[in-house]
Amino acid sequence: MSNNKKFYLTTAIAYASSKPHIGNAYDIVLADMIARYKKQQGFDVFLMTGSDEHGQKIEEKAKEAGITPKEYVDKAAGTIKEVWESLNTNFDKFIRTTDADHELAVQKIFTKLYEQGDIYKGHYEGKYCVPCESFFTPSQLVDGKCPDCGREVIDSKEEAYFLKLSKYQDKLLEYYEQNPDFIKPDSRKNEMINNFLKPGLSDLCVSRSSFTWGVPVEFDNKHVTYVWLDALSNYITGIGYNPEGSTEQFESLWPADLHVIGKDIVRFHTIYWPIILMALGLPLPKQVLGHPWVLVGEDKMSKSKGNVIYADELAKRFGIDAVRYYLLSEIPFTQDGTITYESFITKFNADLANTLGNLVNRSIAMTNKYFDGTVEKGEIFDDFDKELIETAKETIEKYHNLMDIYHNAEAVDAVMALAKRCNKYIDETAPWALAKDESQKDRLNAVLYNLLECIRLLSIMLSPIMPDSSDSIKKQICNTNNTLEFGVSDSFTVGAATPLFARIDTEKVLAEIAEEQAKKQAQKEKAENVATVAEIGIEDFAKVELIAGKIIDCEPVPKAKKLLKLTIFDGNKNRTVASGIAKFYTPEELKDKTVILVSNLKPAKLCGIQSQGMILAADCGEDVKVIFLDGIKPGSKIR
RNA sequence: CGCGGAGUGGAGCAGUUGGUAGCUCGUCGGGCUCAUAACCCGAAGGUCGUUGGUUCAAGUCCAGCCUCCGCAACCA
Repeated sequence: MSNNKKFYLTTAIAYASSKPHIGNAYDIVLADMIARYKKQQGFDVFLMTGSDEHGQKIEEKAKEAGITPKEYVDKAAGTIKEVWESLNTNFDKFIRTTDADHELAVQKIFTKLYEQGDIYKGHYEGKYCVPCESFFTPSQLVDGKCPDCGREVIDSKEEAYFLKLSKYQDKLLEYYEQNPDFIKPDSRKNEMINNFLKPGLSDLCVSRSSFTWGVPVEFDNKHVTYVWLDALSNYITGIGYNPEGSTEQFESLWPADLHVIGKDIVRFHTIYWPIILMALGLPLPKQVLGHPWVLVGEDKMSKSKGNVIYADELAKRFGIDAVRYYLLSEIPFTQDGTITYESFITKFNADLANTLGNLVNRSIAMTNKYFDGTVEKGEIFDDFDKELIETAKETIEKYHNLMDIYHNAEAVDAVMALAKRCNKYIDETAPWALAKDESQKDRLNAVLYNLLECIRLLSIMLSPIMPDSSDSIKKQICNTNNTLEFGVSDSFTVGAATPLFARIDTEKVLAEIAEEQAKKQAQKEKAENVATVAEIGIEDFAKVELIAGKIIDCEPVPKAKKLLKLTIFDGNKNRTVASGIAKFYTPEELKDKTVILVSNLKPAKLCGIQSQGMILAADCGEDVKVIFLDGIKPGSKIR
């Protein structure tokens, strides 16, 4: 055991229902960078990540796949691990919520909280659809009926256990006040206080009896533990907590120094989690960092949009460090960041290939060319030297200040600014001119030493962000001195110069990617057509009545972004139809047009409008085109 | 008036406690040749969404308005 201070940090555990995309991976990359930085600072770091493997969704997905939930999550957890590892992240523990010791500890936690009165038995109230076995809130209902099957719902109560949040509310606010840095960024803290704490907390439902894939409640096996009590507890069970006796590891690591999570789950980590800990009588984590999201262009990544970018695939194409660099330098601290292939390549070429890679390459090449690879520490000759060294010193200071508060993107900017300063220094001192004058040999030696020393500093500062590239630089300059201070190297004997990052031919690579994506999309569509649309008989089709209808009137629906309210004459009478095409058509464009109407569709209420039927339109992905009929009499049947 | 976030040169962003508007990419012009068609210098380009207010002074504080983006409710 060393005497260093410990630093225990965690990521959110990934939900084991599908392969994590690059936005999910940002979590672990960020945490890994912090872990590496802290190690460099002399901390004994412990980084834990893992997977959240319970819940109804997983139970259903496993059923669809025809395997047991356990088989399903075994596979999913493996995938998550693979993706994490494909980004060169080093975690000390990967916890799975299906681990036996975790499950046991969760049971004990549940029991303890129940016995001391913080968890009580109550009822989860709502509208219940018996055939679907599902609860809905009144607002979820369609026309007062089940949104899934359209049948009647009944007022129902499901027995459930609740955690008393209100009891600890004031204590929590107090903790916020005493620990102003508990939630970062600050804006999220205000959100929590204004939206949740001030209005008052309602108790949290911590059990369910509607599905079985979860940790059973020890004393009442009709119930399984519901997500948050199970998932959040991983941060303590993973290092050996158990109410009936914890491990030494737990005693030495807890409280956590930092929870790295996405902004969407800040609420759970800054309200529910601290309250659970308070109820258990444990100290609270020191800080929660709620990072923003990684968007693709303007959009949130989602499978249905088909814009998902996977980290491991990106790493395979461009290199691990390039992906890490992009994520850690391009995503701002508070606002969502974006990723596109274009921006990725631009950043890669500008920063990694041109500024950094080329600097290392040219400096080493000159050292070999002019001094057979060896330069000694030299004197400081002029203002150029002084300025360079001064910049290096300032950069180190800035770097620490920014990294300490996890403003990594800004820290990277500062580091790159030093690399740019080095390139400028080469221009200012013009080593190739010095090389022509034998009397300038000492001067040339000093110039190259200064450059190599700065490059050494760059490699140290970049190592948490790009560990492999940092090692490669150190190897090329044959110097592994990790002291972050200018001038501590006595001399350099460099090796061969090998390019760190090969420039990317933007147009060529973008074309390749476009082609691959088109191929993938085509395959996917093919698969979907086969999988989702079963053949039907003519008698099935006959159940659908299609007729021509004339749009008499059309107006937007207030409060609804997508809906238009249409009044359609069906040859007989006028009927009201709501249609989600407001984004694609103005009311004027639709008026007096004849369209195809599904006339025997069961009426439904949308945004307060009783919709009697629907109109047909082609969904072209981005765009939607209503099918218009010319000169057809309203009421005509369409077959 | 559902909640929240944002509106800064062509694009993406910084702008801390109010005091002459910055960075990266792109564009144009120039320089250099050690290097990965790289690197360095210079230039053009902004009424800091809008209106009003506080102030000697506002991108920075206050109020109203407009627009965009998430979430929630609706794509029958």
